[in-house]
Amino acid sequence: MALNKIRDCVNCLECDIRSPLFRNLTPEDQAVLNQERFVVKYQPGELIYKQGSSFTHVIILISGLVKSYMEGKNSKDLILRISKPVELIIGPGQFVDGKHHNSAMALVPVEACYIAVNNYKEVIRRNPLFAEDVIRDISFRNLFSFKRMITLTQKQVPGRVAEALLYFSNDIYGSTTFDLNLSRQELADFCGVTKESAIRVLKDLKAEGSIRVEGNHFDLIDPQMIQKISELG
Amino acid sequence: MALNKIRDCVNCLECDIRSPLFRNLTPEDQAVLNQERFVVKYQPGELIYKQGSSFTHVIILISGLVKSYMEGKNSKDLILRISKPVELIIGPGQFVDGKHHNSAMALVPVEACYIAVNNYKEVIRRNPLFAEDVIRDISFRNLFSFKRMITLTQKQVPGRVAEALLYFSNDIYGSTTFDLNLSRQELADFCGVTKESAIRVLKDLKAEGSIRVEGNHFDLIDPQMIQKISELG
DNA sequence: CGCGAGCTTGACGTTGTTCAACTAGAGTGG
DNA sequence: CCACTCTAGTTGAACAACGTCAAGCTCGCG
Repeated sequence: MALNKIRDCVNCLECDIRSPLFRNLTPEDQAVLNQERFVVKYQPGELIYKQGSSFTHVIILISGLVKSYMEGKNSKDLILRISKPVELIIGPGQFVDGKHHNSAMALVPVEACYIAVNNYKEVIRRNPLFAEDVIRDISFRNLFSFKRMITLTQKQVPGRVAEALLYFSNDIYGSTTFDLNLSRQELADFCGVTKESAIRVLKDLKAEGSIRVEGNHFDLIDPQMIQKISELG
Repeated sequence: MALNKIRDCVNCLECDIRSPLFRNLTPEDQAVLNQERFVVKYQPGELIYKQGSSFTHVIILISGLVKSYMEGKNSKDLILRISKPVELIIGPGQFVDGKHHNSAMALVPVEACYIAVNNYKEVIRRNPLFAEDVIRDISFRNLFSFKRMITLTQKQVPGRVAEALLYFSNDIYGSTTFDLNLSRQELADFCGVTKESAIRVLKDLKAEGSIRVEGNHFDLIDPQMIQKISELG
């Protein structure tokens, strides 16, 4: 485990990489969050927290990429979300039963900021505007999940893979060319299919000239075609 | 449209069917919610709100059953949740973009209490404990969605139908015998399969003696067997 | 140079959807 | 009161989509 705490990080008051989630915090609120706050670094493949463990800290991704996933039947994973900075990388367990209901793993070198749940909760109580922002943030994730449910239940494999590629291109890497930090298995876990099926779709997209793939380097040559495949399902 | 407003309903202060969500409200909070509050009755099959429409009221189910669903590709629906009293029957749109991202329909005669979103938001700002309860409530739904995502992506049809039957038995009707207020199509929409597939599973369960079905009357004779099928996927 | 993990491909079997036909029951109009 | 129609439910047959299994490949690393 990579528990390299960095306590000499800038404190919240001076923090310039703050999430919009924290826009409405007063200096006093920030001081509360800053108590016991610390930063941890993770290497690729390292587990940040594990499904079933207790929910002790609210974790904010400062740099790197993280996959949030649930472990399902026969230890098949479903990747719920890929997170990039600056974003909360916690699930819904905090106010439910104080446990994590998913796991989180670093995909690349990661820095994460840890805030004690009690301090977080205290600020929610102190600052109604922040509470509202928290609700908004949770609602966004919820909506994202709903959309994914439709995709995963109603699109077939080519549509799901195409959608995933667009997601990485548009939302994660912000470019039509990118080095995917996921293995083929993880790409498949994101789409809810087997890795063989995912690979076959990539092969087909390659054959028809919509994408170029070499190892983990992707180049979406014809995004509109991919969009079309994604929409047709 | 069944807009039978019942303004002579008891006001919030005297309301005895209150959701635990509202346990921390002060009399002042209740007075705020009670402004412009009204109750609407719906008949089975009537639409309560529609995906894409604007989010003007927070709606609380007082009596009856409601299905919340999303309209997907080729107008195939996915039923996200069946709600029973007393429960909020709104989706995540309120704080995101002020629109509904799902639809809600009465399955049986329904009474629903309408609270203006602005009043609701005001109480969230006034009362941090309520804000926390709202976050908890949303988190619960979110967790429910996550679990369903696993089911819908990793279980095959018999497992999904079995799980649905257990859900109706345990969570909705509270009995191993019940009259299902869903059509076969709706049962299928809940499981994310075609109605033909759902029917075939019911047929098999019937043949092996796990359930008895006559029209919409269900009798789970061997719940443990159904549980087993649900778990095996 | 050889080993191993992740990737790729093909062949095959299963699952579930699609399509079409048929049935039963409720509602409608003559 | 009886056709007629329309909808929901049911069943069977054919087909397509995916997953499974097994074999071979590639590439990085010891």
